[in-house]
Amino acid sequence: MAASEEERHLTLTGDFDCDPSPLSTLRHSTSHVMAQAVKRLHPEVRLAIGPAIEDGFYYDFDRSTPFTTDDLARIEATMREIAHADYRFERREMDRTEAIRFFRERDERLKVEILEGIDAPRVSLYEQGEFVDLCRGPHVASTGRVKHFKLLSSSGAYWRGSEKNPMLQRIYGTAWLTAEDLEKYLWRVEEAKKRDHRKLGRELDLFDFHEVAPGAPFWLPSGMVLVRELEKFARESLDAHGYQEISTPLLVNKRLWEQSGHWEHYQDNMFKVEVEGETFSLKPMNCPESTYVYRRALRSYRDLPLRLSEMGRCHRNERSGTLTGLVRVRQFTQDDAHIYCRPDQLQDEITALLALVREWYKVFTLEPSFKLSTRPEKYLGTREQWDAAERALAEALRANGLAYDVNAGDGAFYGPKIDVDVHDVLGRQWQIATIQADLTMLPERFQLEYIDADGQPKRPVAIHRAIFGSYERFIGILTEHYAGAFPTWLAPVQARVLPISEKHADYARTVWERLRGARIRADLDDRNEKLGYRIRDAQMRKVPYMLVVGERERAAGTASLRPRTGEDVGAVALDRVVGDLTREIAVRAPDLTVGRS
RNA sequence: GCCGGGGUAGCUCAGAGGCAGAGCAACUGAUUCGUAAUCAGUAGGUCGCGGGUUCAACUCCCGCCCCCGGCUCCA
Repeated sequence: MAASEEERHLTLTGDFDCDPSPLSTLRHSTSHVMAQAVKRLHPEVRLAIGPAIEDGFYYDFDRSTPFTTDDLARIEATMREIAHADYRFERREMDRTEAIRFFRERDERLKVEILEGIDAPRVSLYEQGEFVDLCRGPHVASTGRVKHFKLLSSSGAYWRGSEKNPMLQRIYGTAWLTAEDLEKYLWRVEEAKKRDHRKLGRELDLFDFHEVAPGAPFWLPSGMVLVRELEKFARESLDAHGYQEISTPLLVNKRLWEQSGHWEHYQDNMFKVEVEGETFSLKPMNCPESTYVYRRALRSYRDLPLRLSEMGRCHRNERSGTLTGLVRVRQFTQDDAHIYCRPDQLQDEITALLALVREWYKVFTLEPSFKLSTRPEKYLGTREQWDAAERALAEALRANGLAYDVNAGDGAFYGPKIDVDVHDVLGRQWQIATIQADLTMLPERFQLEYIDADGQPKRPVAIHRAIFGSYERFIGILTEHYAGAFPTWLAPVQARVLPISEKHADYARTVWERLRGARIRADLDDRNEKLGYRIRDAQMRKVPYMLVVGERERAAGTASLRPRTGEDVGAVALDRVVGDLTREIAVRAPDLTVGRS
């Protein structure tokens, strides 16, 4: 996989500083124009780097005070002047040593530091007007090409991405080839804000956060419906796929973490508890404990694969600044499983797992993308073990007909893995599922064995996997994916009965009871409000079906059906409403189907 | 954890040394309504928490907590 533009700037890999496509080039050039504007307005700032990124660009500046929104407005105005002046982007080459001298004279310390780290004898500079920057290009012809852009925000960012380094001031902006594209992007950002799961979670009464428990949600009745439906879905599927569910303790003596290696490597992220002079910790992962279940009996090669699933509630002490709604929490529940198998079973297990991942995501109309991460520099086990495992994972991906990227060297120290991402409406990429082959960690540290056909003890392979990732994050992503309008099987309220006036309350109640009798999550809105008001309310709560009942409906034994999609389906016989709804829920249909023939 | 911005009624937000505000929601009453907001009235507050300055602090100063945008880290 090609390195991102940001990567290239940070690591100086590749031939260019940005992807030579028109859009990346434009964004890269826009970042130079921004740096030029900043230097004009604030000559004292020193330049760091300014790459193109997804949806835009940024530039980092060394400056003691942060940029304010007023600063951004002035910078943007100056950028427009620079664009109007239409300076040519001129490329110039010089010897590295000469370039070091050049930037040293200008007191551009960070540029000098970059140059000192390069081993190329010659380097290139790009110049537009009075502005010069160390850069490998490419760039647009002149600043006049920079037209459709907007500065978005400023924030702190560490030099070279390491928190050991000083903090710089970063300005983010976006740039597009046409005005329409820019408009569309800004609209998308607005739309994403509307779908923010934190906002929808509050509006739809799904969950709450409170200062007394940062990073841990309070699930409200409506949100708990989502949790329960997802759990039910997962259990049904896992039961059918040969898993056995277990549950292991939350609070565990530190001895276990010393054995698993977490105490050495993960201690800072663990919540510790002193109990009668002994140290315990809330589990940050479920894997070490699942080995106790494995080791409980002497396992035969015939027992494998052993698939142990767990709704594992984990606690990780994430740094305070990183918490974000449901997608980054301190307490979460993984849909975890550990599969213990013989090395020769690895490929089939992974193949089946990938099929399961696709099957699950299809239900939610989520588009996954797959990444295979391979042997890192520091690894446990033998090369032969790794080669065989990587081959098994790659073959499994191929067997499922899946395209995938390779993240070379990005595997865990104990084995290669496949990560699955989805994109949310904000364009953010979330890692959801992970499938990790574990050749050594659990098997070696916990001395796992099975008795093979030849009567000899052998070491099994473990697979760690989660498909939703965590219920919390998954519900956060689903909320934004559906904009709160969950498919009927997930919807906290599936149908709402609306009597036209008090006169129809009795019939409305029988309709309501009929729905509830069929185990449909229905409610009755017989408040003393006009019908329009109550329809608006149900609409904003994103209730899939409204059943409006008045005199006509009572006489005919029907309900007027108004799906939240807004169309008027008209009067539908109650039997049919109940039948269609029950079916729609049972098959976990992605769309609303009731009353349509 | 770091940089910046915030925290005022259930929600969205105004107010910036001198009586705490609005809209929506809630509650009460009237209205009995046919597909996205009926009218009138009532009630609602430790202005995040703690300390300081002042005759007087929501407002100024210090510390802390939490939230938001990034950085770093990550399911």
